[in-house]
Amino acid sequence: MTALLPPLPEPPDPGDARTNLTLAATGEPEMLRADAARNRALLLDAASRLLVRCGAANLTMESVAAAAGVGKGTVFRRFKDRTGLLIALLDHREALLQAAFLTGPPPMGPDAPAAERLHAFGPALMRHERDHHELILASRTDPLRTYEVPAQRLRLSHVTLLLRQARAAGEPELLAHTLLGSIDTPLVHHLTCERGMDIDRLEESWHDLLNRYGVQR
Amino acid sequence: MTALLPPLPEPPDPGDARTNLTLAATGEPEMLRADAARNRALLLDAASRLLVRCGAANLTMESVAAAAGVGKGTVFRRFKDRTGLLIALLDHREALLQAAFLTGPPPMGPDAPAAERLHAFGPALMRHERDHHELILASRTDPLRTYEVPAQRLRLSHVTLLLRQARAAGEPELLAHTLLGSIDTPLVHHLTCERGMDIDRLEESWHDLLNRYGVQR
DNA sequence: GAAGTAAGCGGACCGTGGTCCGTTTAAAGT
DNA sequence: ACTTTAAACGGACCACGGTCCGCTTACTTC
Repeated sequence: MTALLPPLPEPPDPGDARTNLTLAATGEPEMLRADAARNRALLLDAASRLLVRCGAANLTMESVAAAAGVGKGTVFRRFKDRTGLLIALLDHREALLQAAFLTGPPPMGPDAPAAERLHAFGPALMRHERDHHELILASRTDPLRTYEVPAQRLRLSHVTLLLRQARAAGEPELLAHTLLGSIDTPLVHHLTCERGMDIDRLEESWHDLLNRYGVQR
Repeated sequence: MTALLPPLPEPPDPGDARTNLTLAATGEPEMLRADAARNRALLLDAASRLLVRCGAANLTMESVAAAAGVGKGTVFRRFKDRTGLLIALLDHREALLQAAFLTGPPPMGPDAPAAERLHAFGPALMRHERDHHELILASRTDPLRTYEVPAQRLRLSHVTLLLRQARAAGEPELLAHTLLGSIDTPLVHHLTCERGMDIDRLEESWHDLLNRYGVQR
């Protein structure tokens, strides 16, 4: 195994309350048969290694299967399609971010007032997305699929909840979409890399947007 | 050397809207050889017909080539790739919308005050995108490619210009991105079709967002 | 109108995503 | 232990996107 990034054990562990968070994040822990669970871990590990070696663009399903020592069909059955594999890889790397805003210390964690958490969330998300932008961009093939990604849904409901708690003006869910859209990975990447915009300007705009909806720090 | 291809650099976006607009709108009309121009028209026509008959998902490059009576290579040379073909089809259908906000009557056209044009633009864009959502969604494969699509660039610079004219608060270009993002096709489709949200709520949210940045009708 | 040339053409060819189906195997029942 | 059964496996197979390269053809020049 030798986890590169997260010390988080992958095995499906139903019933444990603490893993319910990851459960919400991963969507379907899906009691797997022993061999299936083992192969799933092997595949994610192999994909991670290939990813750093060859980049997302050269990550083929067959190479992942070969590197994990399983058949090609196994990869597809487990992850449905290439995008599914990339999303699984991403979800796996979100543990840190999720921990930060679900159980971490202020200003992001639950011990800070909602307004403060909101203001802190944007910049943190931008940093996180910058760190994983290659994988994120590669996983955005079907534009509608985004709304089904567990991590995205978690962020959305988190922001929506905070907006409601902070008594933000307007419809919380719509505003949450607007907020998250304003710092969506492709946009941020385009503005910073292609248009040379400073990332501080984007953070500023996040705070500005919150302020205009009555969410003062 | 006969410059055939695109003068796409266009890095800075100075004030001159009109020249950029036509340029951005047409993309690359670019003097083609007679046979090439004829084949381009044949291909777009064939693709259009296949689109209504079989849907975007079943539109294969080979079938388009066959329906137009040309070789497969010709399709790729003209449109670069499948996404390029879809974008070309889309651009072709944007003529009406563009005419409406570039040269049409108030409240969208140039004879209305900027604030009014902005308020009218959102709902009109949403209607347009709903009418062509299948093609739009199918063309969104590469998330960064969106920012290169002529029609998108045109919309962005149009909204940016209007925001500047209307003395909107904040950075015009960033706000333009946020505004357009809040009614982006995939989002609108998700909210209305999957979540059962009423489209009026979305229009309302567009007006609200404008108002909060000081753009009153 | 002949010659020269660069763009255009077509279809064989390749790699990869995705499916299918006969075989294997983990686990639950007896 | 033996049977049963549904899940998992693997790799042959297919379709489609995209490339390549030798041939053709529209324009230019003289």
